[in-house]
Amino acid sequence: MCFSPSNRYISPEMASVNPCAAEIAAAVAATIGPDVRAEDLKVEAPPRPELGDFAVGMFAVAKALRQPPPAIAARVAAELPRTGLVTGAEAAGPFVNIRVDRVWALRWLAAGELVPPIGRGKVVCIDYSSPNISKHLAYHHIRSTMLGHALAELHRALGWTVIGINHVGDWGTTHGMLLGAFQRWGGEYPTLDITALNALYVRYRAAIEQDPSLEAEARGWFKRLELGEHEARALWQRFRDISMAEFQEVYDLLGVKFDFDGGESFYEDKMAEVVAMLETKGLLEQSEGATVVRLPDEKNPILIKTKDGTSLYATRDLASALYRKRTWNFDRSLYVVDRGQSTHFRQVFKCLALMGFDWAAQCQHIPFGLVRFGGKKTSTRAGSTGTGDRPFLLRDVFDEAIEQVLPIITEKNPDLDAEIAARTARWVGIGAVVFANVVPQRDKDVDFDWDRAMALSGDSGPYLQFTAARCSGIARKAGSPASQRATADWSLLTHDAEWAVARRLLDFGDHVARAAASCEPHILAHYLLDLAGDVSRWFTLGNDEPALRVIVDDPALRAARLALVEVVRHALARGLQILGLHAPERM
RNA sequence: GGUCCCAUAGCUCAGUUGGAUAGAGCGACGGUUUCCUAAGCCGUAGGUCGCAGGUUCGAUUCCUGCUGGGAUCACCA
Repeated sequence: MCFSPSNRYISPEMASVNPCAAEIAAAVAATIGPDVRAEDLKVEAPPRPELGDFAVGMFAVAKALRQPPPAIAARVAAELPRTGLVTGAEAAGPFVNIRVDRVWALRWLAAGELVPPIGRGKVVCIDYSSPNISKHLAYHHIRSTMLGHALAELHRALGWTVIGINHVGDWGTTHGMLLGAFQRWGGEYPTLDITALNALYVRYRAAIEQDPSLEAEARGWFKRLELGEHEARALWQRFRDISMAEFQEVYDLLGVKFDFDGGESFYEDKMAEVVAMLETKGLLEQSEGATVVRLPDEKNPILIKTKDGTSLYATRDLASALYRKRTWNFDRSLYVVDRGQSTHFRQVFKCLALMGFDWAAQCQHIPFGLVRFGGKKTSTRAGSTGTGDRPFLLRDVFDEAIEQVLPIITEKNPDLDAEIAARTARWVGIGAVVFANVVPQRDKDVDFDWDRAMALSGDSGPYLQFTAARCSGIARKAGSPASQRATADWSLLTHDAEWAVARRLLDFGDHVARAAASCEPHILAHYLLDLAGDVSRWFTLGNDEPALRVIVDDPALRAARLALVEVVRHALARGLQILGLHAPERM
């Protein structure tokens, strides 16, 4: 048995992509006998490191062999060959705790990629951010934007081909209202920016309350838009351009990029075909003037056309799903949209299935909880948060966070170039806000709180960035620009704190794979916090014992430790990048 | 009322197909800077895992019911 950093044990279905875990599973399975496959074994970490490096429970095996788990564990511990990766095994009740050759593990870390390319050859479409035009990016847009971005990067890291889609809300009766509003009051807004557009929209909605006939007028405008009337189209295009330019500035701040930004309007000439397909399949029905499709186990039908004959949200999502399948032939198509639209997506996917598209099963709504305001602590500095007339903008939160961070950066790094200090403040401030939004489970509502959203200490983005910066600082101080990874003598890393870091690093790919599979970026976020904790504990040892510092006199030992620092720095930076944060060199 | 989501330390949250003594952060208290970044590290205190049943060798995890909170229920998106 020869351990090598290849991906020969890796398959998409495997629970673990940790190469050591895979090796151990194979060895344990071979020891138990022919009835057990390596894939059936769950290799995990023991609750405490003193117990061992890896643990395998014998529960599932016990059922198959009809023997009590502790008996099997005892036999495996005794018979498991101490060769290759495995250096020791001990039974602890139903568990077998295994120790591994640290040098082999470290060698793999230095040579291998942290994330195995288990998604190579597969395509995933991810629909995220997707704001409505003529409105600012409000604070709550951060969730779809950054969760979607993280999911895109997670899949990309695993080798998937990712199509990031910004499905902008640029179509529908709403935009008819905007045209109607501009027609009436446009002259009152000399600089037509996004604030003006939003004001026009709000004003029109208010006017509808007084005069319900305006609603019909808005429908009329949208009808003209759909018919391609020149004046309506030109105005609409202008509104769209203004909005997209505004969005782009915020996306640039966040480092978010899309592969396709055709919004709902992109599908206007693609809906007729979908409606025709529904017609051909005999799925269409008239109901209360509207055209609908009845769905199994659904209280309400899905609306295809209004009584005016105009298209609806669902019509466009059917057309876009079909377009995405035809254009990119995805293996997975994700919609990162808030939980309030669960019913809508369930209906759209059911409708696709009803149309006979088996790939409807590849479409998945990735819901997330709402951002709430009005928690008790949001009062003073929050200003108009949530309750006021003024929208609570994403930019406002970023500005506040950056403003808070900048003096800390300049204080701690007095010799730092002003421009770099400003950039670092931007990275750290925005990083704090972004991290606060990806660290909780997707499904949970988050109650906005200034202190929590901008936390700089504890389980926070800046803590991770700080740890990465410490790695950079050590490498900088050591003054060896060339990589140490290839030549390091790993056997010199004998301290448990060093091993704790290495052991944690082995799990990196596992967590990326799990986070992508379950569409839960917080799995990676929490992993990175654990990693940063291990690293910080290791670095702190050097405070009392200079011999444990990375930079020591012995050149071989220093090189080995620097190599581990290099892998850590790489892992932290990669993880942060996936979550949408930058890793500064200094902070 | 129907459907769906949530409930774990004072607060905010983790807890990987059911498995070893349920873990972090914040807040509180106490240590730690002649030490590669103290945005750090260590310690103390803090839990009937909402309630009641069920499944099993074993349930915070799976099932049912209940309580409490949230989302949603056709011509907006």
